[in-house]
Order: sequence, then C-alpha cells, then structure tokens
Amino acid sequence: MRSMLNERQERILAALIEDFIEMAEPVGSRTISRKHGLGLSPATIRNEMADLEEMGYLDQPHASAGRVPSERGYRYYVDNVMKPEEPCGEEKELITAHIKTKAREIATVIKQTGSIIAQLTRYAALAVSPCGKSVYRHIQLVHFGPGQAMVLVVLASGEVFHRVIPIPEGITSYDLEGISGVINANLKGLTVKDIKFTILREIYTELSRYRNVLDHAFEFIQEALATKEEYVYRGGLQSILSQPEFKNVERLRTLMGLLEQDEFLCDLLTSGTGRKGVDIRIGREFNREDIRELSLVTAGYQIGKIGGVLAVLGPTRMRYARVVGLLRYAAESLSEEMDKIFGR
Amino acid sequence: MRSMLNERQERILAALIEDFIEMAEPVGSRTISRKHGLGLSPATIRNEMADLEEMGYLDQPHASAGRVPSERGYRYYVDNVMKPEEPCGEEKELITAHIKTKAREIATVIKQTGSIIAQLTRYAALAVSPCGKSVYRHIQLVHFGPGQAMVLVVLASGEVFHRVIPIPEGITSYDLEGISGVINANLKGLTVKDIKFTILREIYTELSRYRNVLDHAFEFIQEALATKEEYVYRGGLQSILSQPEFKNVERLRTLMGLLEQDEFLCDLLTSGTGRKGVDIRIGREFNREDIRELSLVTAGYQIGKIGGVLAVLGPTRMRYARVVGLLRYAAESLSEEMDKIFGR
DNA sequence: TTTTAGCACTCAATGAAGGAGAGTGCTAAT
DNA sequence: ATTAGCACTCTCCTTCATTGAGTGCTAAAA
Repeated sequence: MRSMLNERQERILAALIEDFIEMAEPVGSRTISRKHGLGLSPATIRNEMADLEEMGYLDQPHASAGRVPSERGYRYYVDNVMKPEEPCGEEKELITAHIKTKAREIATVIKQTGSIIAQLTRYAALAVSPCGKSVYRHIQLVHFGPGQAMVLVVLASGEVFHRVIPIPEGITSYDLEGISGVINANLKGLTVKDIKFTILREIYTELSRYRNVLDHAFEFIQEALATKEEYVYRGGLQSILSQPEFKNVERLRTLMGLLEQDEFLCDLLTSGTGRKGVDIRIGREFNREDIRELSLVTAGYQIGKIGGVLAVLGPTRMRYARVVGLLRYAAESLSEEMDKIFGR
Repeated sequence: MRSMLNERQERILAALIEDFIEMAEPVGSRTISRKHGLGLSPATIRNEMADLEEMGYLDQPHASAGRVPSERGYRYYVDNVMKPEEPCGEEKELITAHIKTKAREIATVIKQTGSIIAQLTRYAALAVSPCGKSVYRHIQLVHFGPGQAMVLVVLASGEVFHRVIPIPEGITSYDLEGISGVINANLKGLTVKDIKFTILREIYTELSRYRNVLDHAFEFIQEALATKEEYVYRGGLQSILSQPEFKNVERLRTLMGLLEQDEFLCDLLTSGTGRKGVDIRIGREFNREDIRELSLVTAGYQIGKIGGVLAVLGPTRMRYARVVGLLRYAAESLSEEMDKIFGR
C-alpha cells in the first residue's frame, strides 16, 4: 500500500502535476517528453499515462486532450513525491519582519501573517486566532458614564473582551475598583469550566450589596468565554481571482459563500489533524459537494498551551510544495515569536 | 437649472431607469409603453427617448438596442424623481432587533448592521466604526506574566485597545495598579491632542521610579490613538456576485481590490458630504477610472459627538430608492440606540 | 400640432458548417 | 522495452446565414 508506483511512473506523475499546476492546461505526452528531462519519447509516456489513468491517478477531460491529475494523483504526489519548497530568503524576511514588529498585539499579528501568506501564494489565506482552554488573567470594571460600566476581560491568551453594562446610579469608580479586586482575587487563573457555583456564591456574599452589578458582569464574562469567540482572518480574495479556475463565476460564488461563514471556516480549519504539522485536504476529501474543487492546507501554531491555525484555500490545482513550505515557516515563526511573549 | 425635464420626460426617464434596474437589460420603447401605465404608444416614447438621449440622460449601447440610463440620467433620477423606499415592517424589525440585542458592544453592532444591510440589498455593505476626537475614558495596566504587562486603553467611544509591553521584573500588580491610578487621574477626559508635554512631565515626576514602564505604556497609548484605528466592516461579497455586472471577472477584480484596502475605503466613505443625511455618488463622479462603473450610497450615524458611516457599494444600476431607504433607517436606528448608551 | 401606425433598416445574438490543431491509441518496426 | 508512423477524435475558432428586437423616418390620424 505504501508506494504503488514505480520510479518512472512517479517521475511522470510529478512532471505532469507540476506542469499542470503551472500551466493550468491538460498536459500532453509531447510536453512531458520535451520539457522535463526524462529521456523518453512521447509514445512511451503515452503508455505510462494510459496506465496511470487506469489506476486512477490521472483524468482525461476528453479523448483528444492531454491528461489532468485526479484527486488521487494529487494525494499520491503530496504524500510520496513532493518536497516542500523552502521559502527564499526574501520571503522569510518578509514573514518574520511582520511578525516581529507587531508581535505585541495578537490579533494584528495573525492578520498580518495571513495577509503576507495571501500575497505570497495568491490564494485565499485564512487564520484562526488562538483558542483553547481560556484562562482568565484579569477582570476590570470601569466607570463609563452615568449608570454604565465597562467590563474588561483579559485572557491569558492575550485576548481582550469588553462590553458596556448598566449599573445602578449610586456606584462610584471606587466601588468598581473594589469589585474588580474581589473578582480577580477569586477567579485568577481559573478556566471557564472551573468557575463553580461555589466560587460565584463566595463572591456574591462578599459583595452582596453589589449583586446587581455582578449579575450583569458575570453574564458577560460567561458569554465572552462560552461563545468561543475565535477571530477568523481571511485575505487574498482579490488575488485568488487571478486563478483561472475562478474565471467561472459560479465556482467563485461558492468560495465566497464559504468565506463569509465564520463558524464553518473555523470548524474546517480546526478539524484537520490538529497536530502541529502541516495538513493537506484535497477536493472530495472534504465530503462536501460545494468545495469538491478546492484544496486546503493548514498549519497549526502553538502559543503556550493554546493553538491556532494558519491556512491557505485554493483550487485543487495548487502549488502544494510552495504553500506547505510557506505555511510551515510562518507557523513556526509565529509560534516562536509569540511564545516568547505569551508562553508559559 | 432646477428641473430641466417636463413631467412626461421625467416619467419616461423614471420608468426606464426602474425597468433597467430590475431587468439589467437595455429598455425598448415597447416595454415602457406596455409595462408602465402611461398611455403612450411606442412611437411617442421613441421620440422622447431620442430627445432624452440627445440631452445626455440616456445612452444607447448600439443602434438597434434599447436605451440605458447614463450617469447623468441616474443623477437626475436620484435628485429629482426618486422617492426613497421605506423599508417594510419586517425589514425594520430585522434591523432594530439586531441593533438592540447586541447594542452593548460597539464593534459587534456595526458589524451586525452591515451584515443585515448586505443581506437585504444584495450589494456590498461597508461600515466604518466611530472615530473622531478620541477621548480617553480609562487606562489600565495589568500584570501579564513575568516581565510583561498589558496596557488597556478605553475610549469614550466604547472602543478598547490593548497591547502587551515589557516591564522590569520587580514590578508588582500593586505597582501597576498605582501607576494606572495616577495616569487616569491626570489624563481623564483629555483628547489625544490635549496631551501636552507638561502633563506627561507631571506624571513622569510623580512616578519617576517607573519611568521605564511609562515609556512603553505611553508609546502604545500614543500609537493607539494616532493611527486612527477605524474599523472597517465589509460584507455581502457573495451576494454581489449575483449581480449580472459582475459576471465579468475583471470588474469583480477591481471591486475586490478596492475592498481589501482599508484606508482607501475609509477615505472613500468619509469623504461624502459628511452631513448626517444620505449621500449618493455615481460612477465617474468619483473621478477614478477603476470605479467608474460603481455607485456608493453612504449614510452617516452619530453617537454623541462621534460619527461613523454605513454604506452600500454596488453597480451604477443600483436600486437607489431601496438602498437609500434602508440605509437611512439603519443609520437612524443605530444613532438612536447607541446614543442611549454612549451618548453624552 | 401631437400622436400613432407602418415599414425599411441595423445590429447583436444564435447556431450550423467547416477547417485547423493538439493529442491520443494502436500497430509495426527497431 | 521503446519508438516511429498514422489514422482517428474532439475541441476550438472562424465564417456565414438567420433571427428578432428595436430603431428612425414618413405619412396618416387625431
């Protein structure tokens, strides 16, 4: 089951895929014979191609056209033949430079990184910001006009949530300061799930005269963390239009549709192997009709115990080697840099 | 110069524009005669159309096609003929419901509103979040792991900025609390521009032993407000694909390109009349080749002294009456609801 | 004077017909 | 096992005629 093709077949498959990725046109035996340095005549290659087609690695759009890689062909290629392409020095610099300069604001870094990836690959770039066991770091109530307060929730991941809540008129900045202090003292270091009724009860008794404020504050805090507020970045919607597969407006439409659904994207990105490496999914492997012509490459990054994902979404005819190389490098840089700041 | 067309011409122009907006095809004299209840024969209408064309209100794609509104035609229509279309009850509910439920988080409300507009109009919806004289409300330094602190800056507009900064190891949560207190006491209620060197100096002397921390904190604070961090929401990229003008991929591409440029969008939206009403710009009125086939309808909303803009971007063949009605309603609802919370 | 009917004319869109060209599969020769 | 040769297939492009919607103009009707 390992490698079912002999070396020559592999070479032909690789040559064909690489040519097709570059040219976006069915590849004929003549082309392979000429452009790629394996000294074989078109006829020989034709024979091999017929075999490869029979085994399901190639498709033929119509009888007198060249061959096109099938999903299975791509799969074989990325699993057994392809060598990830190390980004060139310039590209590496571009990536690390952006990560380092902005490295003190997590959402911005993710966004920047995504944007760079989109630019470099000319596919759609996606990123989900860190999520996972959300641990409180700090809670702050701030007076915000008469009868209003702002609740700030800072997580260990570096994310900040905020909301304005109503409070009774009589409460002063000083009161809010006090309330914040008590809440922090009690909740520090806990995760969402750790907040037991008992702890809340404790806070309530300690601050019984502020029950009113607490109700609103806790409601928001719960909400902020329950709704796994993952930030999804998407970029490169323009550059993907330069891919010939999206000359077809219908296809483009399904893609756009997908890209507007935050939750779906999030699921899609995080449903990969989840491991730290790079994961590739091709066409029908998604088991979804609407994206059967797209491929997704994801790379996890790790900030302390919290993980996020960088990804590239494009046509199945994707420059896998390049994309994998770039994503891997970006994810690693991201992990390293961010770990210095937010890591444990 | 006021109204240069007689009533019949106006009626014909309106009928033609409305038909064209609906059908997206050149409109012939026969169609107008039949579908719109002005009892005139095709021949009469032909004569009037020839006049209208001569005056520049209509174009003819080719000699044997119907007529198409010119930019000038649209302009005349929106200025003199069109009645904004009041949203139906259901639509109003949809809008206000979304604004009310989420009204406690400004960025979310803007986003939600934009998304509803996109859905209802099937054009691209844009929104810039409030900006203007940014007034501090609160500053908070929070301990964030060894050698790190998080700076939180809360603005009167309800926006929150945050960043992690390095601090000397020895500084405790308690110190940070103190620093926050002093900064707040000194800066409360000031705008970015108000921060004079003298005030900073005062804080520095008062907190001289924390100079190190202050440097980083102030740097961020300055930055957070100097870079007019306007949030630009965009939605409806999918639904705009259903517009026949974007079957043409080139056009789509320029649109996408525009939509990815935050700063440009921001300028575009805020460069309208700026007044609170609804503003319409059509095609070449932008003086930009790349958007000469697009129209932009903007509606300002007002939260206290701070203003933002809702907008719809679509082909010049846009349902102006509907869009204007929806935007106006949404902007008004938004102003009202948000004013209750953030208003002065 | 204004409106309408009639008619010849124009031009994009559609579809059929006929190469041209790229690529194949098969067979026979190397 | 490989390759040259050749007939065959199928898309793409061009050409050409047809169709039909819509016009402008003229002359009749209101």
